[in-house]
Amino acid sequence: MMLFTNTQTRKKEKFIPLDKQNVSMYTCGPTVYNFAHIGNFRANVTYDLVKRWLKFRGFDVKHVMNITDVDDKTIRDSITEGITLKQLTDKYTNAFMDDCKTLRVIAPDVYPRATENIPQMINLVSELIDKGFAYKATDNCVYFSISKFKDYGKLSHLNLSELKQGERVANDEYDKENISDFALWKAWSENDGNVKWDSPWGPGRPGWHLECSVMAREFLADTIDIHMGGEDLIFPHHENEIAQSEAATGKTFVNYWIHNAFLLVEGKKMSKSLGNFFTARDLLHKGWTGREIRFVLLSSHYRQQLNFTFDGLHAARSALQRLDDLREKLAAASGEGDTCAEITAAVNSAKEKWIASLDDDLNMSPALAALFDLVREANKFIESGKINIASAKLILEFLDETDEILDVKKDENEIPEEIIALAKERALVRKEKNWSRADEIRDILKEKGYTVEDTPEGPRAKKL
RNA sequence: GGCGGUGUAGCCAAGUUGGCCUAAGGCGAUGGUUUGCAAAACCAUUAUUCACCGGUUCAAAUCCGGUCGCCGCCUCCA
Repeated sequence: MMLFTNTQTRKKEKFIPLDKQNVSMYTCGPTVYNFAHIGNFRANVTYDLVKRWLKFRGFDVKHVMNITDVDDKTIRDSITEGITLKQLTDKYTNAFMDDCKTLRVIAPDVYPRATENIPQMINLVSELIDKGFAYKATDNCVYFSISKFKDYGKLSHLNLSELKQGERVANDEYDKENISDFALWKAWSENDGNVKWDSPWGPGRPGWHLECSVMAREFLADTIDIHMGGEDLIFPHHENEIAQSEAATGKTFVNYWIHNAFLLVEGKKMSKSLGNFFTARDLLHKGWTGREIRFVLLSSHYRQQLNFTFDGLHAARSALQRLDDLREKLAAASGEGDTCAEITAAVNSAKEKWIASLDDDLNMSPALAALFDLVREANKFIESGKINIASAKLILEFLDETDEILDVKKDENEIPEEIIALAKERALVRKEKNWSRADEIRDILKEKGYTVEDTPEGPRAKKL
């Protein structure tokens, strides 16, 4: 039985999909006007975690994630850079997908772009006008009238009459009937350059909230199982999605709303002025690897604010190193025979705790505790000579099982011939007890970025 | 002001429907075993205590009351 915390009820709920086998999942994707930052990737890694766990538990998941490729910022930057909107958004869409690959995030099944679904968006706006939920204002924009939708606020639990209104909103949008009405269709203005589509209400472009309602309906269904996003999207974005979708269909839009908490960097909200703003690329350039970043993002609970630090990255590096080392030792195990009962019991107990923890709203800390408890025990078994091929295989299978979720296994690191040759030479001179030459070779290897460990099975070169 | 989260060891972080908590796990640190020296690994130590004050109880990190701190949303934002 799986539990998820549903933002709408604010409770952990048993997960029961509409269909026994197939789960529909929609996640809010990036606005592609720049490289995505590490906070964006926390969200994406969380989506990935949920999806992987659902799959591990036997569900088939259809995952849709939109690409917002038209909004104020994309238009503004394409004009500034003197390129077309499409040139700009293609560039950053590709960059985003590359970064996802680096962080080992499984790509969604469908990646619809907003600009490729304009007709469907126009249809939804028409439908909302016909049903009396939307109106065209004197500024030629179409707004959703929240006073017509009685459930408005049910997700964020905000009472609109108590909202402290931002001054900017009050000044800008004086054509709306109600200050909190939001745009479904934005009329073209000079700032938009040549970015516009024809519509029954004149040239313009869709509002941001609209695209998710349309794409979820278009590529999944009127009612979907899971919708995810960062907690900052709860209001107004997700609230508005509910209003649009449910006003149009008369059906529940989403059964389980799952939101990940914000990410801080070195204790502060990321901002360029504080110098703590990092894209995934920035971290890669500093020498961190995708799996290390992924592990940091994954290793604390998704609903808990995460403080991203370089200490944390170091800790991740060491922890992963430990997993790598255990794998290598297990792979080198020898000895025939069956697995011993003690090892079987340890593996089973770890597996049980692993599954129970992740089933409980993806509680990663105790799940990792189970994994690392087993690592320690496995090392003890190796140390005491209790390991044979069969039991090593049993442990490795469990490690692989956890890696279906974590996906932090080391890349096959092809050690260059040169390094292997040096390591072999060192093994030879060590037999001759030529320690000075052995140390010299170790220094040479270190300069080339490798370290060598002397194990009973022979030397082992590792990339530093 | 409204809504929500949070405060556990040097750092990160579970536990918060009260008692297997004499408080998981990771990183770091110190000592030991091992090693030609290392590395890795193992062993031991590293919170008499869970922001603070008071209360309930046979029993509280966990419940109740109060105080203080930090963070997010209410405006584009993962």
